[in-house]
Amino acid sequence: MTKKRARIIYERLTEMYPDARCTLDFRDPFELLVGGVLAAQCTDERVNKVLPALFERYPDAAAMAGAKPENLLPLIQSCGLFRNKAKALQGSSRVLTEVFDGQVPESMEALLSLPGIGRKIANLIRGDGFGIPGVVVDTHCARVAFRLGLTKRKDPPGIERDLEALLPDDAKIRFGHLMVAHGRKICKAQKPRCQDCSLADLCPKAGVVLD
DNA sequence: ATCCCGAGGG
DNA sequence: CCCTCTGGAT
Repeated sequence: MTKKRARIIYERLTEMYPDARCTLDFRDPFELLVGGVLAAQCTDERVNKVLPALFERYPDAAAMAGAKPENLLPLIQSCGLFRNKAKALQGSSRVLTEVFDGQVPESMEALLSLPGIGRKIANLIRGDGFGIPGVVVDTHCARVAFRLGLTKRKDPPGIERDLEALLPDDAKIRFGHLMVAHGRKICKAQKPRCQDCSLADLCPKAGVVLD
């Protein structure tokens, strides 16, 4: 019964956002790793603007691991949190070269062993980089799922399990992107636009501002 | 002024 | 669990 609800939500979101996709312009696993790191607290549009020059200079993990901060920082500065991000890029690249032969691994455990890579970016790499079915749970996805009553949890791993239990494999990757698109445009954290939401009739939180 | 597609650390 | 890190968009 709840699966049917999830199915309806998936279909309506697809109508609302017919071309929802990963909004990063790159799909190679290492490029997604870099893009995912840079995307924290920053729009993908800005990340997309920065990535070409970054990859031209540091095309792979070996090059990124050896980058001098004085050269790397200016390239990513406009994305904010740049010291943390430089550390994450170099730390993960170093482990990639030293432990994984320069290749981005597919397993969740291996990805989470990379410094600066957490569950959100790991799932992004697995889904859009390797095509492994899974739901990327970021802050948008978590908020929208909670409001819709698709989960009663607040912790991302729990939300991830709840959502994946509700969806067929071929819907999981796209569902994450749909939730993000919806969270950005309509189901916003502060002022959700429930009047403009075609899910309002089946949303327990419609018209309610609080979480 | 205030918020934002995360992760690590206290 | 709460804090911090940062520039850019609104």
